[in-house]
Amino acid sequence: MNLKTLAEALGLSQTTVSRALNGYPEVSEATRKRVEEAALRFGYRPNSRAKGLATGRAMLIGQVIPTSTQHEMVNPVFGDFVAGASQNLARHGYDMLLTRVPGDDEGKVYREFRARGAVDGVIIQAPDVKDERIALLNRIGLPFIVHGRSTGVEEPYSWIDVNNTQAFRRATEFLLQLGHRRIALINGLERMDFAFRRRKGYLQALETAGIGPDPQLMCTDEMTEQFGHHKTRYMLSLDDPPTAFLCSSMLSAVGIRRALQEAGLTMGRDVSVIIHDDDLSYLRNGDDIPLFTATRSSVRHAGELLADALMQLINAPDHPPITRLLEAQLVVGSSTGPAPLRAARLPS
Amino acid sequence: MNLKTLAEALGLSQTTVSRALNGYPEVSEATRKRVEEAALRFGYRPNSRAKGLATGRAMLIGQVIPTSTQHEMVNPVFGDFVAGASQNLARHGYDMLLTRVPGDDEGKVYREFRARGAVDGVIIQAPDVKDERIALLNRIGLPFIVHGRSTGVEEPYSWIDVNNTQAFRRATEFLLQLGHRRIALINGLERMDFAFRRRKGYLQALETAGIGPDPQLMCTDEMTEQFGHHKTRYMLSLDDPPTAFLCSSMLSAVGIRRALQEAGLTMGRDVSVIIHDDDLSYLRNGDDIPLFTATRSSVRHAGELLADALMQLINAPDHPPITRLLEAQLVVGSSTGPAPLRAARLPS
DNA sequence: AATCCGTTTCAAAGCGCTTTGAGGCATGCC
DNA sequence: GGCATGCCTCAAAGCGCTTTGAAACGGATT
Repeated sequence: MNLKTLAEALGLSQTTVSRALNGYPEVSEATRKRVEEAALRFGYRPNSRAKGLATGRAMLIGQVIPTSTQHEMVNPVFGDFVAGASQNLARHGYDMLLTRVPGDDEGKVYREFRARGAVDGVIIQAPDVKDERIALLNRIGLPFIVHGRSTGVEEPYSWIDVNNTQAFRRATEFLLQLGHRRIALINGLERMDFAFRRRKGYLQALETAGIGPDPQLMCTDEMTEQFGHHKTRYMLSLDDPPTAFLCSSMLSAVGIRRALQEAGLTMGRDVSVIIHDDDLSYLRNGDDIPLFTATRSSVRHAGELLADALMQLINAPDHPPITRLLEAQLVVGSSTGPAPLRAARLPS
Repeated sequence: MNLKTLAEALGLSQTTVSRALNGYPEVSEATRKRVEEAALRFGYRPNSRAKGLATGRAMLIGQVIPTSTQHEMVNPVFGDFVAGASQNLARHGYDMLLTRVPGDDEGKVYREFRARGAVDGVIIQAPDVKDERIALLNRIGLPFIVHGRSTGVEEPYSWIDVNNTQAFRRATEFLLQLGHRRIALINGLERMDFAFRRRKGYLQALETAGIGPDPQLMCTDEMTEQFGHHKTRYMLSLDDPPTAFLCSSMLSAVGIRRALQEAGLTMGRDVSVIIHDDDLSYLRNGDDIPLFTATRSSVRHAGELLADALMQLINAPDHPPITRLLEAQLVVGSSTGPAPLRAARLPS
C-alpha cells in the first residue's frame, strides 16, 4: 500500500492525502479524518526512503559503537546511554543508526555518513583529551554533539559532560577529611578526556592538602573487574600501601572488593573506597543505602539530554553550540570511613 | 556531489557511472578506473535513501532495544551482542537501526518497519516461552531471526540459541557429583525462554538424581547484583540451607559472592557457585583461571552468527529457516568444591 | 558494400514521497 | 452580473539513484 493506491482508493489526489496525513492546514477536517481513517485501515505508512528522499532527511542519528581501541571491548555504559538517547530521539520520530568501524578509521565513517546523507546527525562518545573527530565533523558540517568534552580542542562544539574534575576533587577531599593520606587512583584510560579530568581533580585536592602525588598509587587502564582486582592486590603489597581507593568505575570496584575480601580486609573500616557511579540499570549501587560511597551521575539521563540537544541543533541549523555541565552527586555509602591508624598491608 | 554532477564532470551518462561504480560488466576497465578515481577525488558516495528507493532495500537491520519490561532495565548483554552483530552486518554493507518502544507494543514497531520499509530484517532478542512476535513477523513477512527460541511456538522460524537445558543439566550434575544435594537456582525471569529452559535442565538433573525440587531454593527475577545478594542471604537463613548455587548471570553471582563474604563464608569451600557466563567484554570471568565455574557461551559470537544467518535469509527470500543450537562449555573455576559435611547457615 | 555482432554508452522510466504553482468552487461584496 | 476572497484540491516537478531497452560504434564476416 503506497500513497498512490491510497489516494486512488479514496478518490483523492496524492497531494491531498499527503497533506492530510502531515497535518497541513489546507485540508478540511472532514477530509483529514477520512484520510487518516483509511490510512489506519489499510495500514498505510509512508515509505521511509521515499519520504527521506523527498524531504532530504534521514530521520536517523548515527552512532559508532564505542569499543575501547586497545582491546575489542564494548563500553559498559553503552546500553544505558543508548536507551536514554533513543527514548528521546523517538519522541521526535528519530531512530538510531549504529555502525561498527572496521579498522580504526572512525573519521571515514563520518565522511561517509555525510556524503551518503545516511544520518542527520551523530553523537560522539568517549572523546579523547584532544579528539580529532570534532574538527572533522565541524569541517564537513555534520551536526553532532559530544558526550563529554575534549580539553585540547579550541574550536566551538556542542557537548554535555559531567563535571569530572569537580567530582573527583570532592571525592578526594572527602577522603582527606576522613584522615586518609595515601589515596590510590584506579582510573580509566587517561587518553580519554573524562579520565584525564578525574585525575586532575584528584591531583588538585591532593595539592591543596599539601600532599605530593605518588605515581605508585595511580594507575590507568580499561575499567574491568580484573583491573581493579590486580591493582588493589598490588598496591596493598606496597611498603606504604594506600588506605583509600578512588575508582572510576563500579565494575573495577567490584574487583577492588574482591581483592579486599581475599586479603581479609573490611571495606569502609580497613580500607575506604569511593567510586564513580554511572547508575547503570543492571549495576545499581545498592538500593536505599549505597554500597559504595560514590560520585553519581546517570549516563542514561545524559543520553536523554544529548538526544534533545541534538534535535535542537538539527532543527535549527544555525543554532549556536549547546554546552551543558552536569554536576555529579556525592552520595555516601558504607565503603568509606576514617583512616585506620595503621594501614593494612599485604605481604608482597 | 551527486551522480548527475559526477557524470557531467566525467562527460559520461549517469547510467555508465552508476554501472562502473556498482561493478557491472558492461563497462570497460578503462572507463571504470576513470570513474572510480573521480568518485574518490570528489568524495562521491551514492545517497543512501535514493539508492534505497531505487533498489527497494534499506540496508538496515532493525532491533528493538531489549528492556526488561518489569523495570526500565537495559539488558546487560545488549552491548556485546550488538557489537558482534553489527561487525558482521557491516561486512555486507548493512547497519543496525535501533529503536525504543514507547509503551509495550513491540508488535507495532515491526508492523511499522514493514509498512515503511524502514529495515530489511530484524533480530529478536530474549524471546518469551511463547513469544507472539514470531507469529507476527511470519505473518507480515519481515525477514527475522531469533536470538534464543520460543518453546511454545509451533510454526517454523529461524533461530540461534544456546543449549540452555543441557548447560544447566550438566552444571547441576556437576554439583551433584560433588555431593551437593541442596542446590539453589537463582534464575532470570522465567517467562523468558532461556530461563525456562535453564530451570528445566536443573530440574531434570535433580529428578534423575532422585531429588525432589524445593520451591524455597528456586527464585526468578531480573538478574541484578542485588537480586543475587538478597536471595543468597535469604536462602542461607533457611532451616535447611543450600550448599550450592546455580546462577543465571555473572552479575547476580557478584551479589552472591558479596552475601557469602558478609556471612564470612568462602566460595568453593563452604558454598559452591556455578554461573552462566555470557563472556561479556567488561565482565570477564577471570583471566586464565575462571573465577566462577561456569557454563560459558559468548553472546558476542552469537551476535556474529545471527547477523550472518540473517544476511542469508534476506539475500535468498525463499531460504528455509536457519536454526542452530550452540553448546555451552562447562569451565571449572574455583567457585565449586565438594559439599561440606554440614551446611553453612545464617541466623534468620 | 552490406550485414552482423559484441562492446560500450545513453536517454528515459520508475522507485514513493513532498511541495510548488495553479485551478475550481462557493461565498460575499460592490 | 462581475469580481475578489477563502477554502479546498489537483497535476506535475523534483529528490538521487538503478535499470530497461535502445542506439552508436568499431571490427569482423559475408
